[in-house]
Amino acid sequence: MARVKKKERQALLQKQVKAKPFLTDEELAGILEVSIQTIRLDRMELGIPEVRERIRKVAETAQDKIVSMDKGEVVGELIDLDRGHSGISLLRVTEDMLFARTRIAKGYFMFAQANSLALAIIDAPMAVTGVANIKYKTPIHAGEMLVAKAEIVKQRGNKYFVWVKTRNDSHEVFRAKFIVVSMAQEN
Amino acid sequence: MARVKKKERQALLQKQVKAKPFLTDEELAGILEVSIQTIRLDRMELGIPEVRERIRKVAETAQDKIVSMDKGEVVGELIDLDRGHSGISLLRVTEDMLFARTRIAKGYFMFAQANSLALAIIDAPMAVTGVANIKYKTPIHAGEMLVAKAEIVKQRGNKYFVWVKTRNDSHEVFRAKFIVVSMAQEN
DNA sequence: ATGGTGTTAATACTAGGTACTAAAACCAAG
DNA sequence: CTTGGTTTTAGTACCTAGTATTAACACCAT
Repeated sequence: MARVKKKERQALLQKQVKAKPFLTDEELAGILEVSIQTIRLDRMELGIPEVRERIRKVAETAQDKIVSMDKGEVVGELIDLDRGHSGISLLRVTEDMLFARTRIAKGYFMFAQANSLALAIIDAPMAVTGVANIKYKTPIHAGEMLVAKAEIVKQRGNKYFVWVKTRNDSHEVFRAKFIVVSMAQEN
Repeated sequence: MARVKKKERQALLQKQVKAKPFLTDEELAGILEVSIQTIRLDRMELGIPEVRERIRKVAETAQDKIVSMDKGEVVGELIDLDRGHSGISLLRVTEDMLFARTRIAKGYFMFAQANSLALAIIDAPMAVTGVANIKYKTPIHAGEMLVAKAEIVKQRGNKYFVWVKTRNDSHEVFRAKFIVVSMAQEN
């Protein structure tokens, strides 16, 4: 990497740091062919925090996704979650969810959205679906935005009865009842 | 947090670190009411790396894998198909089908396998799932080979009643009844 | 040659450790 | 009660990847 003017170097620095937040000042100094001190002045001017802060930030946002487990593991986007009671998730229907021939969405995407939402609202570390009753009311097409609302309607022991209703912008298109079993013990 | 015996303390330490990888030795020492040195000895015995390593690891594994269900038309491999009557499909359970935390397969993969098989055996150009009744009997783990057998048990007008039974090598693990609607002119 | 900007160097200090040695504290059996 | 072993704490030197600050040098233009 050839040596360049200050402005250009700072732009490169920002790009590097964004792409690889794990680089230390020393490594960056090597890459940009300037001294460590120059890197530090640049970081100060640009308001870039030190390596350990950068790593920390990446880890924290990563943890958010895992801790609420649910985020990474849910099909659809969780937009509201009242753990133990209810939740709402969004799923935009894209081309790759369709049957090529009929251009109708494959039913298991709606199932997956509803099922993962049902599991997410259960306030228990381990839960599996025991039983599901599904009703598809309308075929779904590409571009539709599916809003699934889930609600725990009953709890008996470790069995949760969850109802999920999914709408597009005009109708209810799908409905599901799940019995979710929480398994208290770790294996 | 009251002071406890070594073994117990080490167990607590492991739990703490797992739950909150960001805690420093000093903070852990405060929580467990022992000295920093004790925490360090414990970490050494248990092979727990220092805070910065732990944070780094969390950040690195943040490489998110997005849940993408198969793009093919059928989830699983169709190995036998008697159109209008029955069919069999295989699905090998892989790592990416599991919940990270519990290492149990996400239920909608079994659903997807069964549902797509049910649609495949209908001898009609366009068919959609109307209703599904699902029962999960056993949690599924990585490496298992799921064999789904589907059979049309009844037909009334444009409605097909399909039963699917899924086994691993030892038990029936899943069972589904679908009502599939073929749409010649409807909708 | 004199400034001004840009760059590098050097020093003191910090957090959160590792690696090691040594001294206490505790508990259990002879 | 004393002796020995485990457990816990203390202390030191050293490490990385910095912050904060001061000083010196390099270069380019007026």
